[in-house]
Amino acid sequence: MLARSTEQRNSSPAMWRALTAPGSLANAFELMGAPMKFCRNREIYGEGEPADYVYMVVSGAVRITKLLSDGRRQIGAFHLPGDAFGLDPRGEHRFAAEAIEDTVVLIVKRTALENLAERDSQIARELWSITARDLQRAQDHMLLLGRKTAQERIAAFLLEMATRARSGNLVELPMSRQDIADYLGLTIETVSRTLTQLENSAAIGLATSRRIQLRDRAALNTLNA
Amino acid sequence: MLARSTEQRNSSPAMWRALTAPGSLANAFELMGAPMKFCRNREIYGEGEPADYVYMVVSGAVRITKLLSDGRRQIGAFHLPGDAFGLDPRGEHRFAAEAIEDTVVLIVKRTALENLAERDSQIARELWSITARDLQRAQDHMLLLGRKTAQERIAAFLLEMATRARSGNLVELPMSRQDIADYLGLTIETVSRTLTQLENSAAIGLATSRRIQLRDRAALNTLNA
DNA sequence: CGACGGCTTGATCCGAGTCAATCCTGGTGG
DNA sequence: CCACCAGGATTGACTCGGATCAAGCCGTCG
Repeated sequence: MLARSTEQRNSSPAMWRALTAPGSLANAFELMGAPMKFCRNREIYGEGEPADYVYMVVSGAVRITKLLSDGRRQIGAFHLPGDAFGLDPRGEHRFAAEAIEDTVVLIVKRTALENLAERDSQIARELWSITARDLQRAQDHMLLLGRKTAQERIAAFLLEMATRARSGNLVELPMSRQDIADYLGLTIETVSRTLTQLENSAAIGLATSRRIQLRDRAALNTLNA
Repeated sequence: MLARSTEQRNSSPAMWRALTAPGSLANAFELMGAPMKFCRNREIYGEGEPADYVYMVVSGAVRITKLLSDGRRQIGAFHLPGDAFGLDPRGEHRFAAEAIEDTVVLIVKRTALENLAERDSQIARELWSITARDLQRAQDHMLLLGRKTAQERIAAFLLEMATRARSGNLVELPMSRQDIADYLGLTIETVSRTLTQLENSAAIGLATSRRIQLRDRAALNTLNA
C-alpha cells in the first residue's frame, strides 16, 4: 500500500489525469506506458546507462543525482507527479535517477516516442518542450548555486516546492535534509540551521521536519530576489 | 576589420563550414541567416525579452548572463563559433546574451525555424538536440557550482575550453577574469590566485593572462574527477 | 521499551570573499 | 620611438559564511 503522503499527492487515476498537461504526449504515456513501482531509495537508472526508456512520475518523487569520485553528490532536479524524466536524445543518461519515497512511474520505450515524434510534430514539440523546461530550471539553479547565500537558497527551495506541489502555503517535503543539502549545494547542518533561523524570524513554521508552513511569503520572496 | 584573435578562431567561410555540424539546421542558417555584428560588450538580447530570433555564432564569443537585483551575476554558458543559442521554445529569453568580443552571428526568425521543424522532423530533432546539449552542459555545471573547489572549477574550465576550441593544449581565452569568475561562481581574486597556483605547480603556463598552456593534463584531469 | 536513523545544536576551523594596494600591458599621443 | 595612461590582473592582509567535527535529541518502528 502506498504511504499516506503519497495519497495526499493525488495519485488516484482521476487526479492523475488532472495533473498531466493536456496534450498528445500525456496520451501516449497513458496508452503505451507500463506502470512500475520503485521503493524508497531504489535506483531507477544509473549514470552512464543507455537511455532506452522515458519515465513519467505518477506518484511519489524522484531525484536526479551525479556523484564525484570521492562521494560528493549533486542533485540536479527533483521530479514530482506529472513530470517526465530520463529523456536524453543522445541515448545515455547523464545522471542517475532514484526514488525518494515509494514511487510509481509510467515507462515508455524511447524509440517508441521518437518514432511517434517523427510523424507527429506536436509530440516532437512536447518532447522538446520538456527538455527546454528542464534546461530553464537548471539555469535558474545555476544562479542559485553560483551566487546565492544559504538563506536565499532555502527560501528559493521552499517557494519552488510550494509552487510545484500546488499545495498553497503548506509544503510537505518528500525528501530528507541530506537531499535538500545536495540539491542546494550546502550541508545538512546548514540546511537545518537555516530552517531554524527562518522559523525564529517567523518566515516559516516547522510543524514536523518534513512539513513546513510558509508564514511570510513576502519575506521569502525578498530573500529570493 | 575583425581583431587578430577572431581570425585565429577560424572565421573564414571555408573554416566556418567545417565547424558547423553537417545537417539541415546548419543549412537553414546558411540559407536563411542574416549576418550581424556585435561589438565587445554589446547586448544581443536582454533577460525577459521575447525570443523572436535564434542565433548562431560565426566568429567571436557570447556570454549568457543572469543578474540578481543587487548586481551579483551568473554566467550560464559561453557560446563559441558553431554554437546556436537564444533558442527558447517558450518564447521568452531567460538569460541576457552579450558579445564578449567583437562577434558575428547569423540570425534567423524563430517562427521560421519552427515552421521548418513542423514539416521536417530532422530539423525538429536538431533543435531538440541543441537544447539537450545545453541542458547537459548546465547539469555538469551544477555539479561544479554546487560541489567543486576553486581549483577543481578552474581545472574543469580550462579543460572545457581546450576541448571546445579544439586548439590542443594552447587555450586562447576570449573572456576576462570577471567573466570566468561569474561563470565559475568565484571572485576574480580567487580565479587569479588559483591560476597562479596551477602555474606554480607546473600544471599550466600563463604566456599572457588570456593565453594559457595546458602543461600537465593528467594533473588537471585528476582535479576534474 | 530500546535502538536506530534522521534531525538539530554547539564549538571550532578553513576556503574563499573582501578590502586594499600595486603591477602589468596594450593602446595612445606626443 | 617612447612615455604615459587606463583598465585588467595580481598579490597581500584580514574577515566571515558555511563546513567540519562532535554531541545530543526526537520520533518511529520492531
